[in-house]
Amino acid sequence: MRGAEAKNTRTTAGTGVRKKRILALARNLFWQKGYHSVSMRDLAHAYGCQPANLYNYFKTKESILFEVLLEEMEQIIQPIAHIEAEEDGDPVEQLRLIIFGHLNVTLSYRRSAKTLFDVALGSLSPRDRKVIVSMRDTYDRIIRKVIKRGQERGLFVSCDEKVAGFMIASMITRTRIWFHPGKGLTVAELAQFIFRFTLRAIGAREEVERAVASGNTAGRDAKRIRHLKDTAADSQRFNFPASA
Amino acid sequence: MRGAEAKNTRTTAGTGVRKKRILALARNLFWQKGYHSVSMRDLAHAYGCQPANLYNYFKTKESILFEVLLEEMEQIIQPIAHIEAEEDGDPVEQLRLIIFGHLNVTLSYRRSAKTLFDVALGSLSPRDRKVIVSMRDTYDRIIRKVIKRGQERGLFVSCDEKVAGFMIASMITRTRIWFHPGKGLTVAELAQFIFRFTLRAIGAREEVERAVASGNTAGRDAKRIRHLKDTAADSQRFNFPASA
DNA sequence: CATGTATGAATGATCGTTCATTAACGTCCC
DNA sequence: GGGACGTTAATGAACGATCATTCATACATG
Repeated sequence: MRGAEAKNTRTTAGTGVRKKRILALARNLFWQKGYHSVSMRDLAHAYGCQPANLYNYFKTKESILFEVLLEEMEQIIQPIAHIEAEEDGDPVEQLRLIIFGHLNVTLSYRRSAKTLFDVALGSLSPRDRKVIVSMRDTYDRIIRKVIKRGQERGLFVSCDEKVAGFMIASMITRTRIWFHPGKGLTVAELAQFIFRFTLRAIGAREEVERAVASGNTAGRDAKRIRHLKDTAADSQRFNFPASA
Repeated sequence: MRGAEAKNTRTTAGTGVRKKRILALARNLFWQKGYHSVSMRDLAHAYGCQPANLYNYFKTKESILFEVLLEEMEQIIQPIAHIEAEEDGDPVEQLRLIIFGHLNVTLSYRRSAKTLFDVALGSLSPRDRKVIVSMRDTYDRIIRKVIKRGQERGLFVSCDEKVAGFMIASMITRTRIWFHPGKGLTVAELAQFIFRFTLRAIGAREEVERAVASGNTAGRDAKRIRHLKDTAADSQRFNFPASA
């Protein structure tokens, strides 16, 4: 730790280049083959060294997983963290920001993919898992707040915003399974699809929807529609132990 | 194989009770801890025998996984297999059948859950994987056909039915991650939520939606609404290599 | 010399799987 | 009716492979 800078100037470049390169390789391998199916030998071979050398950079295999997941969650949360406190923002635009950002992080740099997140969470130490889960909770909190604000302004249909948030995150998360770049929609097109799909699902009026699609955000002051009550699902008693 | 009946009459009951019990235990363990995290010793301990005994019932560990996944896919597909050939059915009702059935299978008999399906598919032999994937493709084909029929009749908004099908399956599949029975919505309530969420998302008119919610299926002949064009996503050039 | 980087060998654990063996039981023949 | 026989069910020990990890050591460089 102490002489990290000195070491790196001496060889190639800035601070921790080697560690970052290993981390990038681990990220790709984990997403491709799953955490348990990637051995330290695999990772060492990808980096071009013996397994023992990896322990000069990481304490355990689990700590590598932790850093990979942490990096991912930061990329998702950082661009939308400001939304939670912005009470006066446009919910439709905020939703667009969340969906596009989340999908971009989800589908960038990856070819095939496993659902690393769900499975590997159990491999983390309780301490590390707490960190990741709390970041996921932050994401859930933000998207729910946006939905609720839209409902309160009559922009969206009234329904359980927790479950609705799960639905949105689920659609985005699972693109990892079926989406292949270059074979159909682009990532941007897919994001647009999910965005409009979601807007309709939460009952945004068609006028708002089309206005937003054409870049016009002035549809905010259009007349309200009558609320549709979800007979079964608008009970607020739903608890959320884990999410997407 | 030959004296299977003879053996079972001799001991406890019908054909293959022991194998079925092991299979049920394996299913629960796999979904709880993930395929790779369940050892043959774990399974043997749950059943109450030595690991070697399991090889009297299954050739390999992978064949157990295969039978578990096969059973699950059959439960999902069998109740909706007739839909594909029924050209004159009501798309809204068919969609309801698909969603309710799929969610019920997904959430029945399970407490906590991993995304076994995605991760474990790669552990199957190419031969076995082909079987499971082809069943998943059947599911995708059915749901897409229903969506497309609804669009052609003007019941649903015009959009890419393949991507829409992925969205629906994604929402259902991922309930495994966050849903906990007894802590909020019931499974039936959640199914109703997803059903209505989906109907709105694919642009089913509010009248149809409410008619269906109240059990009235006569809304089929109501007047059509103008189609909304998905500017980005209605291109039919999307390919589908894998799905939910 | 000290520190970062890397090696190769070794460790203990766990994994799926095989093998030889044994007990229990139904069937069939005498 | 009572052994011989074959199948099922189960055992305990063992095998080879792989796993994450450790350790002593070596080289290069500031």
